Amino acid sequence: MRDTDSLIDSLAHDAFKKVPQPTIERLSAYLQCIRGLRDEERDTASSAEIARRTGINAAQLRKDLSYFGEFGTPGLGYDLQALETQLTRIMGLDEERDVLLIGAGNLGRALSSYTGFGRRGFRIVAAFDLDGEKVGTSLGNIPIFHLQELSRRNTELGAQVGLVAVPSSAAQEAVDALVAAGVKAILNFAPATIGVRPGITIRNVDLTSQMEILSFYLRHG
Amino acid sequence: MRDTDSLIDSLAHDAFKKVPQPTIERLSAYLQCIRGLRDEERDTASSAEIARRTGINAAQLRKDLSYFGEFGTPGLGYDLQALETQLTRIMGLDEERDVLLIGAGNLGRALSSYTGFGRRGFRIVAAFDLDGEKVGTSLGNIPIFHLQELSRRNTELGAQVGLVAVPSSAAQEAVDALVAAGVKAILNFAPATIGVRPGITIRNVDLTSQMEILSFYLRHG
DNA sequence: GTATGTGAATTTCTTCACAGCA
DNA sequence: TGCTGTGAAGAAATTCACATAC
Repeated sequence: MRDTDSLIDSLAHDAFKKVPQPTIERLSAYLQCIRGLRDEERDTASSAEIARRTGINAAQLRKDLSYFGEFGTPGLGYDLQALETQLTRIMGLDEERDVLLIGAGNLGRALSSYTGFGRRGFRIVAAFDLDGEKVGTSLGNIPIFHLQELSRRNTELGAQVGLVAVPSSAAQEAVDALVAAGVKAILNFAPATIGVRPGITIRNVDLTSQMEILSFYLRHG
Repeated sequence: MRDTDSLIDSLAHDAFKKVPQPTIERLSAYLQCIRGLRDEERDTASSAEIARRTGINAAQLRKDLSYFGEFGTPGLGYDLQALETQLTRIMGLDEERDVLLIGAGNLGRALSSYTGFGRRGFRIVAAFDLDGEKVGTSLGNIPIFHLQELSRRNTELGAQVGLVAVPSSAAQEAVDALVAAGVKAILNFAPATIGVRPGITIRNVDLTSQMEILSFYLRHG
Protein backbone atom coordinates (compact mmCIF):
# COMPACT_ATOMS: atom_id res chain seq x y z
CA MET A 1 0.00 0.00 0.00
CA ARG A 2 3.17 2.08 0.14
CA ASP A 3 2.87 5.65 -1.05
CA THR A 4 -0.69 5.37 -2.25
CA ASP A 5 -1.98 8.35 -0.34
CA SER A 6 0.50 10.80 -1.72
CA LEU A 7 -0.10 9.33 -5.15
CA ILE A 8 -3.81 9.99 -4.91
CA ASP A 9 -3.25 13.47 -3.56
CA SER A 10 -0.78 14.42 -6.22
CA LEU A 11 -3.11 13.30 -8.95
CA ALA A 12 -6.22 14.66 -7.31
CA HIS A 13 -7.44 17.28 -9.75
CA ASP A 14 -6.32 16.32 -13.19
CA ALA A 15 -5.34 12.70 -13.32
CA PHE A 16 -6.76 9.18 -13.67
CA LYS A 17 -6.94 10.16 -17.31
CA LYS A 18 -6.29 6.66 -18.55
CA VAL A 19 -8.78 4.89 -16.31
CA PRO A 20 -11.35 3.13 -18.50
CA GLN A 21 -14.87 4.47 -18.19
CA PRO A 22 -16.25 1.03 -17.23
CA THR A 23 -13.75 0.84 -14.37
CA ILE A 24 -15.15 3.99 -12.83
CA GLU A 25 -18.66 2.63 -13.06
CA ARG A 26 -17.59 -0.58 -11.32
CA LEU A 27 -15.86 1.15 -8.42
CA SER A 28 -19.24 1.96 -6.97
CA ALA A 29 -20.23 -1.71 -7.10
CA TYR A 30 -17.04 -2.75 -5.30
CA LEU A 31 -17.68 -0.16 -2.63
CA GLN A 32 -21.22 -1.42 -2.17
CA CYS A 33 -19.95 -4.98 -1.83
CA ILE A 34 -17.24 -3.97 0.63
CA ARG A 35 -19.72 -2.10 2.80
CA GLY A 36 -21.86 -5.24 2.86
CA LEU A 37 -18.93 -7.42 3.88
CA ARG A 38 -18.01 -4.96 6.61
CA ASP A 39 -21.57 -5.06 7.89
CA GLU A 40 -21.06 -8.80 8.25
CA GLU A 41 -18.05 -8.05 10.46
CA ARG A 42 -15.60 -9.36 7.89
CA ASP A 43 -12.06 -7.98 8.08
CA THR A 44 -10.55 -9.17 4.82
CA ALA A 45 -11.69 -10.61 1.50
CA SER A 46 -9.94 -11.89 -1.61
CA SER A 47 -10.56 -10.57 -5.09
CA ALA A 48 -12.21 -13.93 -5.81
CA GLU A 49 -14.79 -13.41 -3.07
CA ILE A 50 -15.62 -9.85 -4.07
CA ALA A 51 -15.83 -11.10 -7.64
CA ARG A 52 -18.29 -13.79 -6.69
CA ARG A 53 -20.47 -11.34 -4.81
CA THR A 54 -20.52 -8.64 -7.45
CA GLY A 55 -20.60 -10.88 -10.47
CA ILE A 56 -17.46 -9.19 -11.79
CA ASN A 57 -14.38 -11.16 -12.82
CA ALA A 58 -11.62 -11.29 -10.16
CA ALA A 59 -8.86 -10.24 -12.55
CA GLN A 60 -11.04 -7.32 -13.57
CA LEU A 61 -11.37 -6.20 -9.98
CA ARG A 62 -7.62 -6.39 -9.41
CA LYS A 63 -6.89 -4.47 -12.59
CA ASP A 64 -9.52 -1.87 -11.77
CA LEU A 65 -7.98 -1.25 -8.36
CA SER A 66 -4.48 -1.22 -9.85
CA TYR A 67 -5.26 2.03 -11.66
CA PHE A 68 -5.37 3.74 -8.29
CA GLY A 69 -2.73 1.96 -6.24
CA GLU A 70 -1.84 -1.29 -4.52
CA PHE A 71 -4.39 -2.06 -1.88
CA GLY A 72 -4.07 -5.82 -1.34
CA THR A 73 -1.70 -8.20 0.40
CA PRO A 74 -0.56 -11.22 -1.61
CA GLY A 75 -1.63 -14.45 0.08
CA LEU A 76 -4.16 -12.61 2.21
CA GLY A 77 -6.45 -10.44 0.16
CA TYR A 78 -7.75 -6.97 0.91
CA ASP A 79 -8.16 -5.30 4.29
CA LEU A 80 -11.78 -4.21 4.00
CA GLN A 81 -11.61 -1.20 6.26
CA ALA A 82 -8.57 0.17 4.45
CA LEU A 83 -10.05 -0.55 1.04
CA GLU A 84 -13.32 1.11 1.93
CA THR A 85 -11.46 4.20 3.09
CA GLN A 86 -9.40 4.31 -0.07
CA LEU A 87 -12.31 3.78 -2.45
CA THR A 88 -14.34 6.36 -0.57
CA ARG A 89 -11.56 8.88 -1.12
CA ILE A 90 -11.07 7.93 -4.75
CA MET A 91 -14.77 8.37 -5.43
CA GLY A 92 -14.80 11.71 -3.69
CA LEU A 93 -17.28 10.49 -1.12
CA ASP A 94 -15.31 11.77 1.84
CA GLU A 95 -17.02 15.14 1.70
CA GLU A 96 -20.64 16.26 1.93
CA ARG A 97 -22.18 17.58 -1.26
CA ASP A 98 -25.12 19.91 -1.62
CA VAL A 99 -27.57 19.05 -4.37
CA LEU A 100 -30.16 21.10 -6.26
CA LEU A 101 -33.37 19.46 -7.44
CA ILE A 102 -35.17 20.77 -10.51
CA GLY A 103 -38.78 19.66 -10.76
CA ALA A 104 -41.09 19.18 -7.79
CA GLY A 105 -43.53 16.72 -9.36
CA ASN A 106 -44.02 13.06 -8.51
CA LEU A 107 -40.47 12.07 -9.25
CA GLY A 108 -39.01 15.12 -7.55
CA ARG A 109 -40.98 14.30 -4.44
CA ALA A 110 -39.76 10.71 -4.44
CA LEU A 111 -36.17 11.86 -4.89
CA SER A 112 -36.51 14.40 -2.09
CA SER A 113 -37.53 11.67 0.33
CA TYR A 114 -35.01 9.09 -0.84
CA THR A 115 -32.77 8.44 2.15
CA GLY A 116 -30.09 6.70 0.11
CA PHE A 117 -28.62 10.01 -1.02
CA GLY A 118 -28.10 11.37 2.48
CA ARG A 119 -26.41 8.17 3.53
CA ARG A 120 -23.68 8.82 0.97
CA GLY A 121 -23.25 12.48 1.80
CA PHE A 122 -25.57 14.00 -0.81
CA ARG A 123 -27.99 16.52 0.63
CA ILE A 124 -30.76 18.11 -1.41
CA VAL A 125 -30.76 21.71 -0.21
CA ALA A 126 -33.27 23.35 -2.55
CA ALA A 127 -35.84 22.51 -5.19
CA PHE A 128 -36.87 24.62 -8.19
CA ASP A 129 -39.99 24.52 -10.32
CA LEU A 130 -41.85 26.61 -12.87
CA ASP A 131 -45.26 25.98 -11.29
CA GLY A 132 -46.35 29.04 -9.31
CA GLU A 133 -48.59 26.84 -7.16
CA LYS A 134 -45.59 24.93 -5.86
CA VAL A 135 -43.21 27.85 -5.42
CA GLY A 136 -43.12 28.89 -1.79
CA THR A 137 -44.17 25.48 -0.51
CA SER A 138 -41.73 22.69 0.34
CA LEU A 139 -40.92 19.02 -0.12
CA GLY A 140 -40.42 17.83 3.44
CA ASN A 141 -38.09 20.56 4.62
CA ILE A 142 -36.65 21.35 1.22
CA PRO A 143 -37.88 24.76 0.06
CA ILE A 144 -39.25 25.14 -3.47
CA PHE A 145 -38.17 28.24 -5.39
CA HIS A 146 -38.98 29.47 -8.87
CA LEU A 147 -36.59 28.26 -11.54
CA GLN A 148 -35.73 31.87 -12.33
CA GLU A 149 -34.19 32.17 -8.89
CA LEU A 150 -31.83 29.27 -9.44
CA SER A 151 -28.74 31.23 -10.33
CA ARG A 152 -29.20 33.81 -7.61
CA ARG A 153 -29.92 31.22 -4.91
CA ASN A 154 -26.92 29.15 -5.87
CA THR A 155 -24.50 32.02 -5.47
CA GLU A 156 -25.18 31.54 -1.76
CA LEU A 157 -25.61 27.77 -1.78
CA GLY A 158 -22.72 26.93 -4.07
CA ALA A 159 -24.06 23.48 -4.92
CA GLN A 160 -22.19 21.60 -7.62
CA VAL A 161 -24.64 18.76 -8.21
CA GLY A 162 -28.09 18.86 -9.78
CA LEU A 163 -30.99 16.47 -10.30
CA VAL A 164 -33.27 17.08 -13.28
CA ALA A 165 -36.76 15.65 -12.74
CA VAL A 166 -38.80 17.65 -15.25
CA PRO A 167 -40.63 16.65 -18.43
CA SER A 168 -38.45 15.99 -21.48
CA SER A 169 -39.50 19.21 -23.13
CA ALA A 170 -38.08 21.24 -20.25
CA ALA A 171 -34.96 19.19 -19.61
CA GLN A 172 -32.47 21.10 -21.76
CA GLU A 173 -33.64 24.36 -20.24
CA ALA A 174 -33.28 22.96 -16.73
CA VAL A 175 -29.79 21.68 -17.47
CA ASP A 176 -28.74 25.00 -18.99
CA ALA A 177 -30.00 26.81 -15.90
CA LEU A 178 -28.03 24.48 -13.64
CA VAL A 179 -24.85 24.92 -15.65
CA ALA A 180 -25.30 28.70 -15.66
CA ALA A 181 -25.63 28.51 -11.87
CA GLY A 182 -22.27 26.77 -11.56
CA VAL A 183 -23.38 23.16 -11.26
CA LYS A 184 -20.76 20.75 -12.57
CA ALA A 185 -22.45 17.32 -12.35
CA ILE A 186 -26.01 16.47 -13.29
CA LEU A 187 -28.25 13.43 -13.05
CA ASN A 188 -30.98 13.73 -15.66
CA PHE A 189 -34.16 11.68 -15.33
CA ALA A 190 -35.87 13.02 -18.43
CA PRO A 191 -35.90 10.74 -21.47
CA ALA A 192 -34.01 13.17 -23.66
CA THR A 193 -30.52 13.64 -25.04
CA ILE A 194 -29.06 16.72 -23.44
CA GLY A 195 -25.99 18.58 -24.61
CA VAL A 196 -23.57 20.16 -22.15
CA ARG A 197 -20.27 21.90 -22.64
CA PRO A 198 -17.00 20.09 -21.89
CA GLY A 199 -16.17 20.02 -18.21
CA ILE A 200 -19.74 19.31 -17.19
CA THR A 201 -20.69 15.72 -16.38
CA ILE A 202 -24.19 14.58 -17.16
CA ARG A 203 -25.59 11.12 -16.61
CA ASN A 204 -28.97 9.95 -17.76
CA VAL A 205 -31.30 7.74 -15.78
CA ASP A 206 -33.91 7.00 -18.39
CA LEU A 207 -36.57 4.59 -17.14
CA THR A 208 -38.32 4.45 -20.48
CA SER A 209 -35.11 3.40 -22.15
CA GLN A 210 -34.46 0.76 -19.50
CA MET A 211 -37.92 -0.68 -20.02
CA GLU A 212 -37.40 -0.73 -23.77
CA ILE A 213 -34.16 -2.65 -23.32
CA LEU A 214 -35.97 -5.16 -21.10
CA SER A 215 -38.58 -5.45 -23.83
CA PHE A 216 -35.90 -6.31 -26.37
CA TYR A 217 -34.55 -9.12 -24.20
CA LEU A 218 -38.06 -10.34 -23.53
CA ARG A 219 -38.56 -10.84 -27.24
CA HIS A 220 -35.09 -12.16 -28.06
CA GLY A 221 -32.21 -13.61 -25.97
CA MET B 1 -35.57 -2.82 -47.40
CA ARG B 2 -36.24 -6.06 -49.20
CA ASP B 3 -37.04 -9.10 -47.12
CA THR B 4 -36.40 -7.52 -43.79
CA ASP B 5 -39.72 -8.47 -42.27
CA SER B 6 -39.41 -12.15 -42.93
CA LEU B 7 -35.84 -11.97 -41.67
CA ILE B 8 -36.98 -10.53 -38.38
CA ASP B 9 -39.77 -13.01 -38.04
CA SER B 10 -37.60 -16.00 -38.77
CA LEU B 11 -35.07 -14.93 -36.19
CA ALA B 12 -37.61 -13.79 -33.65
CA HIS B 13 -37.01 -16.02 -30.67
CA ASP B 14 -33.41 -17.08 -30.68
CA ALA B 15 -31.38 -14.79 -32.85
CA PHE B 16 -29.56 -11.46 -32.79
CA LYS B 17 -27.04 -13.45 -30.84
CA LYS B 18 -24.08 -11.53 -32.17
CA VAL B 19 -25.52 -8.08 -31.62
CA PRO B 20 -23.21 -6.19 -29.24
CA GLN B 21 -24.75 -5.29 -25.89
CA PRO B 22 -24.03 -1.58 -26.42
CA THR B 23 -25.91 -1.68 -29.70
CA ILE B 24 -29.08 -2.82 -27.96
CA GLU B 25 -28.77 -0.04 -25.42
CA ARG B 26 -28.41 2.51 -28.21
CA LEU B 27 -31.45 1.36 -30.15
CA SER B 28 -33.65 3.00 -27.57
CA ALA B 29 -31.83 6.30 -28.06
CA TYR B 30 -32.30 6.12 -31.82
CA LEU B 31 -35.96 5.43 -31.37
CA GLN B 32 -36.31 8.39 -29.06
CA CYS B 33 -34.58 10.61 -31.59
CA ILE B 34 -36.72 9.34 -34.45
CA ARG B 35 -39.93 9.97 -32.51
CA GLY B 36 -38.72 13.52 -31.91
CA LEU B 37 -38.00 14.08 -35.59
CA ARG B 38 -41.40 12.70 -36.52
CA ASP B 39 -43.02 15.08 -34.04
CA GLU B 40 -41.33 17.85 -36.01
CA GLU B 41 -43.07 16.53 -39.15
CA ARG B 42 -39.85 15.35 -40.68
CA ASP B 43 -40.10 12.52 -43.20
CA THR B 44 -36.50 11.47 -43.64
CA ALA B 45 -33.17 11.95 -41.95
CA SER B 46 -29.59 10.92 -42.67
CA SER B 47 -27.43 8.93 -40.31
CA ALA B 48 -25.39 12.11 -39.89
CA GLU B 49 -28.38 14.03 -38.59
CA ILE B 50 -29.49 11.35 -36.17
CA ALA B 51 -25.88 11.12 -35.06
CA ARG B 52 -25.71 14.82 -34.37
CA ARG B 53 -28.92 14.72 -32.34
CA THR B 54 -28.06 11.70 -30.27
CA GLY B 55 -24.37 12.36 -29.84
CA ILE B 56 -23.64 8.94 -31.34
CA ASN B 57 -21.24 8.51 -34.29
CA ALA B 58 -22.97 8.16 -37.70
CA ALA B 59 -21.03 5.04 -38.68
CA GLN B 60 -22.00 3.53 -35.37
CA LEU B 61 -25.67 4.15 -36.07
CA ARG B 62 -25.42 2.58 -39.52
CA LYS B 63 -23.60 -0.45 -38.20
CA ASP B 64 -26.04 -0.81 -35.30
CA LEU B 65 -28.96 -0.85 -37.70
CA SER B 66 -27.15 -3.22 -40.05
CA TYR B 67 -27.41 -5.99 -37.44
CA PHE B 68 -31.13 -6.01 -38.05
CA GLY B 69 -31.53 -5.28 -41.74
CA GLU B 70 -31.17 -2.56 -44.36
CA PHE B 71 -33.44 0.31 -43.56
CA GLY B 72 -31.93 3.25 -45.44
CA THR B 73 -31.81 4.53 -48.98
CA PRO B 74 -28.38 5.58 -50.31
CA GLY B 75 -28.36 9.23 -51.25
CA LEU B 76 -31.50 9.90 -49.26
CA GLY B 77 -31.24 8.62 -45.74
CA TYR B 78 -33.87 6.88 -43.65
CA ASP B 79 -37.62 7.05 -44.00
CA LEU B 80 -38.54 7.95 -40.45
CA GLN B 81 -41.94 6.34 -40.35
CA ALA B 82 -40.62 3.05 -41.69
CA LEU B 83 -37.61 3.13 -39.40
CA GLU B 84 -39.76 3.86 -36.35
CA THR B 85 -41.99 0.93 -37.23
CA GLN B 86 -39.03 -1.40 -37.68
CA LEU B 87 -37.25 -0.34 -34.50
CA THR B 88 -40.48 -0.60 -32.56
CA ARG B 89 -40.84 -4.18 -33.73
CA ILE B 90 -37.21 -5.03 -33.09
CA MET B 91 -37.46 -3.69 -29.54
CA GLY B 92 -40.66 -5.64 -28.95
CA LEU B 93 -42.62 -2.46 -28.33
CA ASP B 94 -45.43 -3.39 -30.68
CA GLU B 95 -47.33 -5.18 -27.94
CA GLU B 96 -48.71 -4.09 -24.58
CA ARG B 97 -46.96 -5.50 -21.52
CA ASP B 98 -48.35 -5.90 -18.05
CA VAL B 99 -45.99 -5.01 -15.24
CA LEU B 100 -45.89 -5.96 -11.56
CA LEU B 101 -44.59 -3.48 -9.01
CA ILE B 102 -42.96 -4.71 -5.80
CA GLY B 103 -42.78 -2.10 -3.04
CA ALA B 104 -45.42 0.56 -2.46
CA GLY B 105 -43.25 3.13 -0.69
CA ASN B 106 -42.16 6.53 -1.98
CA LEU B 107 -40.44 5.20 -5.04
CA GLY B 108 -43.20 2.72 -5.81
CA ARG B 109 -45.73 5.52 -5.67
CA ALA B 110 -43.67 7.67 -8.04
CA LEU B 111 -43.30 4.78 -10.44
CA SER B 112 -47.02 4.03 -10.32
CA SER B 113 -47.83 7.56 -11.43
CA TYR B 114 -45.10 7.83 -14.04
CA THR B 115 -46.88 8.29 -17.33
CA GLY B 116 -43.85 7.51 -19.45
CA PHE B 117 -44.35 3.77 -19.01
CA GLY B 118 -47.89 3.74 -20.32
CA ARG B 119 -46.85 5.76 -23.33
CA ARG B 120 -44.59 2.89 -24.39
CA GLY B 121 -47.09 0.13 -23.73
CA PHE B 122 -46.07 -0.81 -20.19
CA ARG B 123 -48.97 -0.98 -17.78
CA ILE B 124 -48.53 -1.55 -14.06
CA VAL B 125 -51.39 -3.89 -13.19
CA ALA B 126 -50.69 -4.74 -9.56
CA ALA B 127 -48.45 -3.76 -6.67
CA PHE B 128 -47.18 -5.97 -3.84
CA ASP B 129 -45.85 -5.08 -0.42
CA LEU B 130 -45.07 -6.68 2.94
CA ASP B 131 -46.63 -3.86 4.94
CA GLY B 132 -50.05 -4.93 6.23
CA GLU B 133 -51.12 -1.29 6.44
CA LYS B 134 -50.72 -0.88 2.70
CA VAL B 135 -52.21 -4.20 1.61
CA GLY B 136 -55.78 -3.70 0.48
CA THR B 137 -55.27 -0.04 -0.38
CA SER B 138 -54.17 1.17 -3.80
CA LEU B 139 -51.77 3.44 -5.68
CA GLY B 140 -54.06 5.42 -7.93
CA ASN B 141 -56.08 2.56 -9.34
CA ILE B 142 -53.38 -0.07 -8.94
CA PRO B 143 -54.37 -2.49 -6.16
CA ILE B 144 -51.81 -3.41 -3.50
CA PHE B 145 -51.60 -7.07 -2.50
CA HIS B 146 -49.44 -8.90 0.00
CA LEU B 147 -46.16 -10.17 -1.42
CA GLN B 148 -47.22 -13.70 -0.50
CA GLU B 149 -50.01 -13.45 -3.04
CA LEU B 150 -47.66 -12.60 -5.88
CA SER B 151 -47.40 -16.03 -7.42
CA ARG B 152 -51.10 -16.81 -7.13
CA ARG B 153 -52.16 -13.44 -8.54
CA ASN B 154 -49.79 -13.72 -11.45
CA THR B 155 -51.20 -17.03 -12.59
CA GLU B 156 -54.19 -14.93 -13.65
CA LEU B 157 -52.33 -11.79 -14.68
CA GLY B 158 -49.48 -13.49 -16.52
CA ALA B 159 -47.23 -10.45 -16.33
CA GLN B 160 -43.67 -10.95 -17.55
CA VAL B 161 -42.11 -7.70 -16.32
CA GLY B 162 -41.43 -6.60 -12.75
CA LEU B 163 -40.24 -3.45 -10.99
CA VAL B 164 -38.43 -3.84 -7.68
CA ALA B 165 -38.73 -0.76 -5.48
CA VAL B 166 -37.99 -2.19 -2.04
CA PRO B 167 -35.09 -1.65 0.40
CA SER B 168 -31.80 -3.37 -0.52
CA SER B 169 -32.24 -5.94 2.20
CA ALA B 170 -35.48 -7.19 0.63
CA ALA B 171 -34.45 -6.96 -3.00
CA GLN B 172 -33.20 -10.50 -3.55
CA GLU B 173 -36.35 -11.88 -1.94
CA ALA B 174 -38.53 -9.68 -4.14
CA VAL B 175 -36.68 -10.76 -7.27
CA ASP B 176 -36.91 -14.42 -6.32
CA ALA B 177 -40.66 -14.05 -5.80
CA LEU B 178 -41.04 -12.42 -9.21
CA VAL B 179 -39.05 -15.13 -10.94
CA ALA B 180 -41.05 -17.81 -9.15
CA ALA B 181 -44.20 -16.12 -10.43
CA GLY B 182 -43.00 -16.36 -14.01
CA VAL B 183 -41.60 -12.89 -14.54
CA LYS B 184 -38.82 -12.83 -17.13
CA ALA B 185 -37.53 -9.25 -17.07
CA ILE B 186 -36.89 -7.10 -14.02
CA LEU B 187 -35.90 -3.52 -13.36
CA ASN B 188 -34.32 -3.31 -9.92
CA PHE B 189 -34.08 0.04 -8.14
CA ALA B 190 -32.45 -1.27 -4.97
CA PRO B 191 -28.71 -0.60 -4.61
CA ALA B 192 -27.81 -4.28 -4.45
CA THR B 193 -26.30 -6.93 -6.68
CA ILE B 194 -28.99 -9.47 -7.39
CA GLY B 195 -28.45 -12.93 -8.83
CA VAL B 196 -30.91 -14.48 -11.25
CA ARG B 197 -30.84 -17.71 -13.19
CA PRO B 198 -30.02 -17.71 -16.92
CA GLY B 199 -32.94 -16.72 -19.08
CA ILE B 200 -34.02 -13.96 -16.72
CA THR B 201 -33.02 -10.40 -17.57
CA ILE B 202 -32.38 -8.01 -14.73
CA ARG B 203 -31.27 -4.41 -15.05
CA ASN B 204 -30.28 -2.18 -12.20
CA VAL B 205 -31.21 1.45 -11.83
CA ASP B 206 -29.06 2.41 -8.89
CA LEU B 207 -29.33 6.08 -8.02
CA THR B 208 -26.74 5.86 -5.28
CA SER B 209 -24.26 4.41 -7.71
CA GLN B 210 -25.01 7.12 -10.27
CA MET B 211 -24.42 9.79 -7.69
CA GLU B 212 -21.14 8.18 -6.67
CA ILE B 213 -20.01 8.17 -10.28
CA LEU B 214 -20.87 11.87 -10.55
CA SER B 215 -18.87 12.41 -7.39
CA PHE B 216 -15.86 10.75 -8.98
CA TYR B 217 -16.00 13.05 -11.98
CA LEU B 218 -16.53 16.05 -9.75
CA ARG B 219 -13.23 15.31 -8.05
CA HIS B 220 -11.28 14.26 -11.13
CA GLY B 221 -11.81 14.72 -14.90
C1' DG C 1 0.11 -22.80 -0.11
C1' DT C 2 -2.47 -18.52 -1.25
C1' DA C 3 -3.55 -14.40 -3.53
C1' DT C 4 -1.94 -10.02 -5.55
C1' DG C 5 -0.54 -7.03 -9.53
C1' DT C 6 0.35 -6.78 -14.27
C1' DG C 7 2.34 -7.52 -19.00
C1' DA C 8 0.59 -10.13 -22.88
C1' DA C 9 -3.11 -12.29 -25.36
C1' DT C 10 -7.67 -12.13 -26.53
C1' DT C 11 -12.08 -10.45 -27.25
C1' DT C 12 -15.19 -6.85 -28.00
C1' DC C 13 -16.48 -2.48 -29.70
C1' DT C 14 -15.83 1.64 -32.50
C1' DT C 15 -14.36 4.18 -36.33
C1' DC C 16 -12.55 4.56 -40.86
C1' DA C 17 -12.89 4.60 -45.60
C1' DC C 18 -14.80 3.31 -49.69
C1' DA C 19 -17.53 0.46 -53.13
C1' DG C 20 -21.97 0.73 -54.72
C1' DC C 21 -26.52 2.51 -55.23
C1' DA C 22 -30.29 6.24 -55.76
C1' DT D 1 -23.77 14.33 -55.94
C1' DG D 2 -25.11 12.31 -51.41
C1' DC D 3 -25.60 8.77 -48.39
C1' DT D 4 -25.89 3.87 -47.15
C1' DG D 5 -23.89 -0.61 -45.75
C1' DT D 6 -19.80 -3.00 -44.56
C1' DG D 7 -15.07 -5.16 -44.60
C1' DA D 8 -10.89 -3.78 -42.65
C1' DA D 9 -8.32 -1.17 -39.32
C1' DG D 10 -7.93 0.61 -35.00
C1' DA D 11 -8.99 1.38 -30.15
C1' DA D 12 -10.63 -0.15 -25.90
C1' DA D 13 -11.77 -3.35 -22.54
C1' DT D 14 -11.48 -7.94 -20.63
C1' DT D 15 -9.30 -12.06 -19.40
C1' DC D 16 -5.35 -15.00 -19.04
C1' DA D 17 -1.41 -16.59 -16.85
C1' DC D 18 2.44 -16.11 -14.13
C1' DA D 19 6.25 -13.79 -11.58
C1' DT D 20 6.23 -12.03 -7.16
C1' DA D 21 5.09 -11.38 -2.35
C1' DC D 22 3.21 -12.89 2.11
